Amino acid sequence: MQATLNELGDFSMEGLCAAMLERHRDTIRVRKPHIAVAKLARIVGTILTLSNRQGFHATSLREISAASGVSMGGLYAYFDSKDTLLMMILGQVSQTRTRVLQAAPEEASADPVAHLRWLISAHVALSEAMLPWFVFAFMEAKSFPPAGRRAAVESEEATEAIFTAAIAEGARRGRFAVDDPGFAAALVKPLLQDWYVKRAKWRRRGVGADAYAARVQSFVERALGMDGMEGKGE
Amino acid sequence: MQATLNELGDFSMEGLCAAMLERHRDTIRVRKPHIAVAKLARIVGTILTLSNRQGFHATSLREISAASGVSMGGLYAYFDSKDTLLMMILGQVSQTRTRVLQAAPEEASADPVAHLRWLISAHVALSEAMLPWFVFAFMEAKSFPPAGRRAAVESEEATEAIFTAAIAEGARRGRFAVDDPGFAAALVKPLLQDWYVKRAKWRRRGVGADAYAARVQSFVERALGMDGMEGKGE
DNA sequence: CAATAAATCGAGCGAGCGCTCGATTTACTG
DNA sequence: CAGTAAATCGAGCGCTCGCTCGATTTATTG
Repeated sequence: MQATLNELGDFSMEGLCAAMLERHRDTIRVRKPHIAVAKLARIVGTILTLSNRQGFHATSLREISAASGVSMGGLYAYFDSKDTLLMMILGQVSQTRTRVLQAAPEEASADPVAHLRWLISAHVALSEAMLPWFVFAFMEAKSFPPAGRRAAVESEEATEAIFTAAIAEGARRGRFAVDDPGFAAALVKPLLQDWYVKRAKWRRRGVGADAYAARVQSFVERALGMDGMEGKGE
Repeated sequence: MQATLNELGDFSMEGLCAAMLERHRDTIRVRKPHIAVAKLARIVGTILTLSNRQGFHATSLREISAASGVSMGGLYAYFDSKDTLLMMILGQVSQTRTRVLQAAPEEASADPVAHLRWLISAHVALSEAMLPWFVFAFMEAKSFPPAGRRAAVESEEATEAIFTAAIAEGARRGRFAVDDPGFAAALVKPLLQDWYVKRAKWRRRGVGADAYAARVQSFVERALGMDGMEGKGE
C-alpha cells in the first residue's frame, strides 16, 4: 500500500504559502493574493533555510530581510511579531500533516494492515515533500512560547492517535499481536521522524524515501507480531 | 539482562561536574577542586533547568547568574564564552554515554541477545540518571556552532556503532534475522531517545524506566526476528 | 596578623536585537 | 494621466545581549 500525495494537495512552497495566506488573511496586510503568496514564499523559504542551518532564535529579522530581499517594514505586513511568524509555520505543518493522514483512500482504510502501511508511506512521502518544514517544526517547537509548545504537543498527539487507531483496529481483528496499541504507536512515530531529522545519514547510506518507508513498514509489522511475518528476513 | 549503573560511575550532578572539571582543568581558572566542583554544579544545574524550559539561546548569562547566585564575572572563571559552556556540557554527555555503553559486563557481552538487552537497559537507565543532560544535548546540539554539530554527529555515530556491532554479532550467530545491522541499529536509537525526549508522555502513561526498557527490548527483538520470538504477545 | 594569593563581584561597553513609522514608490482606477 | 490607494522602504528607538576589568572580599601562609 503505497501512498501518492498528488491528489491530496499542493505541497510546493507556493501551494503551502497560499494555504498560509488563507489561514491568516485577517492579519496579513497585503491584499492582493498573487503578490502576497509570492512574497510569503520568498520570506518563508528564507526562514526555513536560515533557521534549519543556525536555529530560529539565532536568525535575525535583518538577516531574513537581506536574504529574502524584503525590507524590515515589509516583513511586518505578514506578521506582527517573530513569535507569530514561528506559529504560522508550525501551524501550517501540523494542519497539513493531520489533513493528509486522515485522507487515506478507501482501499487502504478498509484493511488495518494496508492502512498502517499507507500511513507510514504517506508520512514518509509528506515529510519528504515538506522536508524543510518538518525539520523546522521538529527543531523549533520545543523551546518557544507556551502557545507554540501546546500546539506542538496537540499536533503530535493527533498524529499518534491516527496510528493508534489503525494498530488497535488491526489488533481487534487479530492481525497484530499487541495489547497496547498506544505504546506501539508511540514507538512507531520516532521511526518516522528519523527520516527527516537524520536526513543526511540516510542520504549517505543511499536510502531513498520509498526504500525507507518499505523498511519501516516491515520492521514495524514484525515488531507488531503481524500474522504471516514469522521467519521473514529484513 | 538488566543494567545497573552503580558500579559504572557517579552520575550525580557533583560527580559529573567533577569529571567536567577534570576535562577542562587547563581553562577553568578556579584552582581548588572542592570549590570549583560545587560552583560548577550550581552553574550547570541552573543552565540545564533554564535551557530545558526555554532553550539555551533564549537563556541569558544574566539569568544564569541571578538564578545560580554566581556573578557575571564569576561565571567567566569557568568558561570563556557561552558557546564553550555549551560544548562543555555536550562533551560531558557524549563522553559519559560512550564510556558507559562500552562497559558491558562479561556475562552480557558474551551473548549477543543479552548484550543488546543490556545496551537498551543501560541506555534507558543512563538517560534516566542524567535526564536533564540528555534532554539538553538532544535539544541544543543542532542549531549551534559547527564544532558542536560535528561533535554531536560523531557521538551519535559512536553510539550507533555499538548497537550495530551487537546486532551484527547476533545476526552472524543466527540469533537475529537481519541483513543490514546498521539499518536496524539506526531504527533502534530513536526508540531510546523517545524515553527522555518525550518524558512527560511516558510519565502520564505511568510507564517507568524498567518497564520502558523491557518493552523496547521485546519490541526490538521481535522486529529483529529473534529466534524463539514467534507468536509472543507484546 | 601582615602579606600575598585566590576568588568574587557588578557596573559599564559596544553591538545587535525586535520593532515602528513617516516618507516614498508602485499599481490601479475613473 | 491625475488622483488615490496599496505596497514598500530603511533609518532610528529602546532595550538586552555577551563579555570585560578594576575594585573588593575571602582564604592562605610565613
